[in-house]
Amino acid sequence: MKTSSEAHDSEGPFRVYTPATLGAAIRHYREEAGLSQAELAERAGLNRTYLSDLETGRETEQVKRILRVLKQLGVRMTLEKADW
Amino acid sequence: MKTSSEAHDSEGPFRVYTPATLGAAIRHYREEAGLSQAELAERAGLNRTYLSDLETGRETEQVKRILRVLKQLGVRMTLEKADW
DNA sequence: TATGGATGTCCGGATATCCAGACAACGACG
DNA sequence: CGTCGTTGTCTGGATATCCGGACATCCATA
Repeated sequence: MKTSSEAHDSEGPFRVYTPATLGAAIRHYREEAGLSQAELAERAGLNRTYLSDLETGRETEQVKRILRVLKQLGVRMTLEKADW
Repeated sequence: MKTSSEAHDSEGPFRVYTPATLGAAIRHYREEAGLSQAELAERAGLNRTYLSDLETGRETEQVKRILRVLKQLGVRMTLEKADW
């Protein structure tokens, strides 16, 4: 399968509807990058507990508010690898 | 210019790097939808003051944290019309 | 078995956020 | 000019959030 390049399963762009889908996408890309929560938290300058909550979708009101606005406007949020 | 379809200036997808770019995108789509801040706030179930702050990029830590995570992972966030 | 890395989850408190309500400035339009 | 609609901004105060630190669990693997 895919004779060309490497083993880039890439898993396509992620559509974000909810805190849970946001978390899932972040987790996917973190694992793809081979980082632990602790490492990523360190690099992004935040707490590992927060990151864990974020990935499991426990993230809350803030994000929901913004997603609600986007939904009302019929706008979709997409996350994808910025493959430079 | 653009002989083809209508007056769909559409303005392409928005890349979100910062609270300010997020706000600009939201404002763009709100105006495109012909809604006032008050109307959109009402529909999304939130305060107009908050929406104003959001659009002017005064939105803060929460969003910045998440954008920091995405940056570390080399992931980009895009907003675009879900043209159904 | 035991040791270590990774993750989920609980607690408590400092801190940031969001809301309501109000006001000023601006433009359009009668 | 006067009025209305829209938006930016301020002030409190109630509330949600994030953090550090700790503990249990699960999975490798020595």
